Amino acid sequence: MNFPAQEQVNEMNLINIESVKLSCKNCSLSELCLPRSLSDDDLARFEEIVDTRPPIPKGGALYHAGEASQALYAIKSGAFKSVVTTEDGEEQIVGFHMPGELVGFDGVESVHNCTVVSLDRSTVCELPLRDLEALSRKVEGLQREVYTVMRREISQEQAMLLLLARRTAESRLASFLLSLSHRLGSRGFSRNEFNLVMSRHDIANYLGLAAETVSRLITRFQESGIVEVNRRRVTILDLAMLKERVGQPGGTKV
Amino acid sequence: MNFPAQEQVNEMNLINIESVKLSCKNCSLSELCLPRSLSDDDLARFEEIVDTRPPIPKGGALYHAGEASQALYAIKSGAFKSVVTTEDGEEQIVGFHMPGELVGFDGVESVHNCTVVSLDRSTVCELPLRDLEALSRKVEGLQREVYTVMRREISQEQAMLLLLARRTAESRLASFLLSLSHRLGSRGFSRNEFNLVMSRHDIANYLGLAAETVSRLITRFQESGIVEVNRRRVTILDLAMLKERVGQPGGTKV
DNA sequence: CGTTAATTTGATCATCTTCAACATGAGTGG
DNA sequence: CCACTCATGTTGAAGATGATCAAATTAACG
Repeated sequence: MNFPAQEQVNEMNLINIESVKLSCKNCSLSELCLPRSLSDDDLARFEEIVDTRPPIPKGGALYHAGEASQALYAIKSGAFKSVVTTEDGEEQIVGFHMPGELVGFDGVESVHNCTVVSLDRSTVCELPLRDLEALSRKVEGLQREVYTVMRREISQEQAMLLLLARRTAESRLASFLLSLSHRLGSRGFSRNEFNLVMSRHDIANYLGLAAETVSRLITRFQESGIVEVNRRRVTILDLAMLKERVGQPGGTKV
Repeated sequence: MNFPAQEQVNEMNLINIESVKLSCKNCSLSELCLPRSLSDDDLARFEEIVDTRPPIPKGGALYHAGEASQALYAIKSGAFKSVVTTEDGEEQIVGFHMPGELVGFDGVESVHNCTVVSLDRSTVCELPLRDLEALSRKVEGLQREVYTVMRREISQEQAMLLLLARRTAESRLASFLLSLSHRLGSRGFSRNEFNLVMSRHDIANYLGLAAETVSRLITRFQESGIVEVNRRRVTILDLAMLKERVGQPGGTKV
C-alpha cells in the first residue's frame, strides 16, 4: 500500500503494527457494512481481506472512470459523489455516498464508468474483489450480502429515475433533503440538523436542475418556514410540510 | 395486476416432459445468458437449476413490486418493461428488456420494487436464486458472471440518469432509438429496421416526456429523413444524422 | 362496419433555464 | 487586522422547451 508523504507519516511512525490492523468487529460501521451477519469466525476471515487506504483529500478521486474495477470501498468518514462523464465533457452526478455506505458497483466488463470524487477529507476501507469473491465462496451469507447491497443500489437508482422523469423541481429538492435526513439519521446523526457536504451546484446537477433553481427553491422553503438554511447548514423545521412538497403541487391525484 | 390462468393451460397439457427439459447448451441465448464461460460439466449443473415457466401473455406480469425476489429470469422471447409505482399510483418505466437479457435484480431486502410486465407473448427461463447461489459457490466463474450483469445494469441506469437529467427531448429519443438498434443488432436482428414493442406512451414515460412530444419528435425525424416510421415499424435511414441528434442541438460545446 | 384505443396535430401555458448582475464568505498576503 | 480576490451563492428578467388541453385521424378488433 502506497502512502503519500504528508501528514500521515507522523501517524505511521507513531502507530505500531498492531493498531494499524483493522478490526471490523470494533468498527462503528459494522452494522452497516458487509459483515453484518457473519459469525466471529467468519468475521476474522473477512478482516483479513480488508485493506486500509490513505485518506482522500477533498476533490481527490477514489477511482476514475475507465480504470479497472478491483475493489469495493466502505466509507468510514467523509463523503463522495459519483460522476458520469460523456465524451463532450458533460458531467452528471449519479449519487452521493455517506459514511457506512459501499461504493464501487458501477462498471461494465470490470471497467468503472464513474469517477468517485471525495467531497471532504474521506477515509475508506478497501475490499479487493478477488479476495471478496474467494471468501464469499466459503462464507455462506457474504455473497448474499453483496447481492443485497447491489440490489438496493439498483432500486435506489430506479427511484432516482422516477424523480428525474416525473417530478417538479420542488419535489426533487424536498425528496433530496428528506433522503439526506433519513440516511444520516439511520447512521446515528441528527435527522433535523445537518451539513450539506456538497455545493449547490452539485445538488442541482444531481437533481437535473440549474443551480439557480435550487437556490430559489431553498429560499422559498425558508420563506415557508419548512427549513432554515445557513450556508451549508440545514435545519428542518417542519418535516410534515417538507414531505408534502414531495407530492406534486396539485395534491395527490386519484 | 391480476394474472388469470387462461391460455397457458392448453400448452401445458400438450407438452411432454422431455421437451420441457431445457438445454442451455443448445439455447440460442447461451452466448448472452449467464453460462457463457462455463465448461460442459458446469453447464450441465447449470441446466439442472433452470426452470421453465409458462409463457406470459401481453400485459401479464413476470413479478410484482412487493413480492419476494426468488429468481432471476432470462428472456427467451418477447419483451418486458420494468415499472416503478409510487403510493399515489404514479408509474415510471425504468427499463425495457429484450430477449437475451436478464431481469430480476431490483429489490430491497429481497422484495421487488418493480413490476415487470410483458409487452408481448413472452417466454423466460427461471433461475432460482437459492440454487444459483449454491451453484456459484462451486462454479468459479458463475458468481463473477452474475456480478458483471448487475454491474452493467447499474451502469445502464446511471447512463439513463444522465439522459433524464441533462438532455433535451430530441436527444433522448435519438438515444433511445440508437440504443434499441444496438441492443437488437447485438442479438442478431437488424440494426436498421425493427419493431417497437412498446407504445408511444411507454416510450414517452420511459424518457420522461409526454406522449405528444414523442409523437412530434418522430414526425420531425421523419421530415428530416433520419428515420421512417410506420406505426411501430422503424427504419433508420441515416444513422449518422441520428447520432448527431444525440448531441445537444447547439453542437458540442467545448 | 362500428366501436374503442392509440396516435397525431394544433394552440396555449407553465416551469425551469439562461444570462446577467450582485452579495457573501473564505482565504491570502501585505 | 484589513483589503483584495476568487469561489460560491443569491436574485431578477426574459426566453425556450416541453406539458397540457382539445380535437382530429388512424388503426385495431370484434
